[in-house]
Amino acid sequence: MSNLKGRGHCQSCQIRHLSIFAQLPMDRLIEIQAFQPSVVTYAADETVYYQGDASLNAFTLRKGLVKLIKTLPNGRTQIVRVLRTGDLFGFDGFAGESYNHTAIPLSEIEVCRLPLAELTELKKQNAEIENTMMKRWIQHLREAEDMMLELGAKKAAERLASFLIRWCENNNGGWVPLPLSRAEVGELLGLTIETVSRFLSDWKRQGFLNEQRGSIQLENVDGLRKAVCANGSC
Amino acid sequence: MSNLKGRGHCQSCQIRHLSIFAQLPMDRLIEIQAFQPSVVTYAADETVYYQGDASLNAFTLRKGLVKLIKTLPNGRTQIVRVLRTGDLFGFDGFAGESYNHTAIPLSEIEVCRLPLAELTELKKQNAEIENTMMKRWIQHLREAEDMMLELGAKKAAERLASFLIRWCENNNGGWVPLPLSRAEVGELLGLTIETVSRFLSDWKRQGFLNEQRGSIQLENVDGLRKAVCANGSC
DNA sequence: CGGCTAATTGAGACTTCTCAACTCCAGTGG
DNA sequence: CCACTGGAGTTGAGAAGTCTCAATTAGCCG
Repeated sequence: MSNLKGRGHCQSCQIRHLSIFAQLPMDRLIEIQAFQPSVVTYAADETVYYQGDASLNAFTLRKGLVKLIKTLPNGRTQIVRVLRTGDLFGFDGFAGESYNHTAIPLSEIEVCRLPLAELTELKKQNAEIENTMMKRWIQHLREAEDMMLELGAKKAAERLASFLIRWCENNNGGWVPLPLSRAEVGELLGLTIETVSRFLSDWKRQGFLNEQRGSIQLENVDGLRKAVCANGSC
Repeated sequence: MSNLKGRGHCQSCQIRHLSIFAQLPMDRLIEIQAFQPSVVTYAADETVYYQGDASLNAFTLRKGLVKLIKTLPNGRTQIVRVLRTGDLFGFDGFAGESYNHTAIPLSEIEVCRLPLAELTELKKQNAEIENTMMKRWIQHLREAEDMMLELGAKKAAERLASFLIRWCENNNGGWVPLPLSRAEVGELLGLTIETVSRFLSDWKRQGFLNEQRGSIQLENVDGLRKAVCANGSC
């Protein structure tokens, strides 16, 4: 089961600069000392919440990665987002809605559990929080639009290549952890395990990338791009 | 060219109940009288703004329909959203970003042009506006997630059927305007013109739906669902 | 080492796209 | 009023892409 690690203290929080409280000046931070959200850990594959659950808490991811998924009655699954440290999720309750997706850790994670009722108050009293959240929603929306373009307008190889390139950007040619199974990459890109595997194998054979134990290295991004996205498709 | 129709007066606005000012009490509305956004008309296919343009204005759609599209360098296009009366769009500037998509009318439209600088002020001073906008962003995000599931996890027929069913819901078996060409339906669902046309023709022949001059009638939703979504896939 | 799961690979089926021809319809101009 | 025209939609045939099923291999943990 999930495990309550204790109460969080925003003032001393290591990842506050990544959180929705990043812009909050120190004096406000001291004032809201009373707000001590729970820090909770979840094991890999231990669901944080299910689609349809009442959205009473939002979460900030402190450690690890989380996938947000939606599932069709017939079992087909789509990953709608992969969360990283500092990301806020589970805020559907702000719109009076229940969770629209299921949140599942990709590894052991640590989150900060923020009761929406309290967060609403804080947000009301601190324009910086409100503002930071707004910017994030807009960014998420933009990313979602980008993803629709990926899913709707690109072929398998293009989707996979541009996903890898995005995943590895800012790591010029180095090794990057990719803690997603073939199945999960497929669920993210709307492809089957086999299709993902085939292209990755091809590209490894062609020397575009290397892989070992959950890490990946893009050795020749330009080559990959030229081979896959001939017409500027990714 | 687009045509400035005059200044809008929120107090007397016919569609205010659908806008982000819907929750604003009348006395606040009187106070913000100075805010008189421009009402502008655009002809069909006359672009409101382009992806990449600086986002200085947001818009509220007053009349007509708008499509938001993203285009790949090779010309393939994805419609990321179809807007209806009352919808707010073009707010990327709130996050310090330029427009992430191109906004094109599907027919002659009328919009209310809201300078972001002024809207920011109003929002700051009126929690109701802030709140309404927040709810809408969250709703948009939810719809975007739903769309990712459509695009990533469903087959052509399933996407098309569930699109039609959604488009026609709340119009039990009646005629519903569908001002989208086959190409546009395709761009929305990630399909080609021909694929869209084939399924629609099939379904017309099977008596699931009728069509004439830009309107559609779902005659047998259950039949359609049973034929297409056998395993609960839409 | 054995046993399990994930990943790979192949073959064939199925879906969707591409290209091309044709039809239908609305609008135009004679 | 009607023939013409151009665009949108339809339909067919074949190609390409992706999936499905099945067999095999690789990698990890006990």
